Amino acid sequence: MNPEIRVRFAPSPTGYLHIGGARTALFNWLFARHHGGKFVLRIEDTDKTRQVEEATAAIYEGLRWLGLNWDEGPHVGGDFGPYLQSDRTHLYERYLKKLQDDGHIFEDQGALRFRSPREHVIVDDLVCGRIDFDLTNPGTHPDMTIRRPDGSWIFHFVNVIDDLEMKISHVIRGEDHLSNTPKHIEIFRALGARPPCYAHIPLILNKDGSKMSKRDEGARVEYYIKRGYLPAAVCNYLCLLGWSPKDNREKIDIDEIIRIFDLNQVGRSHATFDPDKLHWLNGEYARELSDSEFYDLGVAKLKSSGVKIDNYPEEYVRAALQTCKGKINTFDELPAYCGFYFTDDFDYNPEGVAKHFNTENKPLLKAVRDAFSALQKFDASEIEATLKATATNLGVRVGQIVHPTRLAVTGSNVGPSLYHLLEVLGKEKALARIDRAFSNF
RNA sequence: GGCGCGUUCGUCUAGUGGUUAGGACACAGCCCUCUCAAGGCUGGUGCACGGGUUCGACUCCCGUACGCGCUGCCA
Repeated sequence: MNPEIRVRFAPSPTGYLHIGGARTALFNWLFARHHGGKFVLRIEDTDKTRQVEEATAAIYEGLRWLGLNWDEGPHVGGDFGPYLQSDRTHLYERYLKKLQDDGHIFEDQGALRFRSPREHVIVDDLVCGRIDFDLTNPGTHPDMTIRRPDGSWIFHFVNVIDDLEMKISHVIRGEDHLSNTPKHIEIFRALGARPPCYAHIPLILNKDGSKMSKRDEGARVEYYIKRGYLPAAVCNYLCLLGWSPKDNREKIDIDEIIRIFDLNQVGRSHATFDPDKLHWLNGEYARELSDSEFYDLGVAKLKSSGVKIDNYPEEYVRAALQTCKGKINTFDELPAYCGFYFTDDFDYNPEGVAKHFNTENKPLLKAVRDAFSALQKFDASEIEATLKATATNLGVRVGQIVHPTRLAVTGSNVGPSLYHLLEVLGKEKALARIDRAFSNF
């Protein structure tokens, strides 16, 4: 559609992918995909990091997990590489020379500074609108350093050179860079180049209004990977932070977002990250998973959290997980939810015991046991019919026998459908667990 | 301190001069129901404040407050 559109995500190798960075990457990616342009990944390791590969691994992993594939960058190459700043020093030297020749640079105790033209700089931001920065006062806007005495480069300079060299058409980045933009424009102009278009997107804040920092739980994409979130849900949620389809939709497929996304729907005010809403949205996506997707994800989570499922036939595990589908929002909740399928040695919920394992209920549970033992076919519909008939015979509501039974066979007050869970467990195990429960009355 | 940006329910947001200020999450209640979810219904809470402009301001202008960002030889 428009190959001239080139955007980039330019993280520094910190060892993790920040959720705010992921959102910035996402908006860049959406913009590129919407316009049929290119999404470039560039690592800003201004040569102070040796182990770039290790430190960038989490960034690559996070982006891939979110599905934000880059058209140019590390691993995939491209016509404007290399894509690691530490490999681009020759370029910076060349541009520095040019600036020096034109008298824009002066030395200050060994460091090199860019001499500001001392003018007003207008930033026409695609999100923030037109902003007039007055840079005429050296006292408030000192000349920026672009290279340290040890020869290493400062962000402002290399960032501009790379955007220029890589033919970046739109710089979409966090609002924390808004005040830096006029300085960047000054360098572009000193080089005789036209600056790219800018779009500064609002920051993501914590509950308490502070900037989300790496120390905050949930500030890293890694956290959501580990906790069993679905990438599609996280992406969708991130889109809703600072961007709106303006038609009250919340759950929107990424393809649809690509179709309708544009910078003019991006808001200007900061957004607070709301884990509850993400949790809800993840549940929406989890409920739509196919049976086999749910099974694969469920098995992975059970294994990684130490639930021993290897001793059970695949069909048993499959049936067990099937009873959990639609019930959980994140896979993190799964082990606690269905662990009873995979061990006979579970504790009973104390509140449940107090409420349901009492002398009044004991004969009721006994009746259930007898009714079950008489069953030839131990499937959900038979079990349901039996429980209902038993309740009728005893003159109680079915709930009154369901609760003690559930507690007896799962140890919990909540869980999958009792009828279906009993079918999966099987008659033998169900009877044994009921028998075991009697000693707790 | 200076400069910049922002401010609609607790949170994410719709809204661009006249709306009963809409939706979603969360919360509460009810329905459904074998529990929990899901689903359905109902409810409460919001335009930061003060001046203007206007017949009329959440919407426009100015100021104040508060928040955030930049102000590095961090990115």
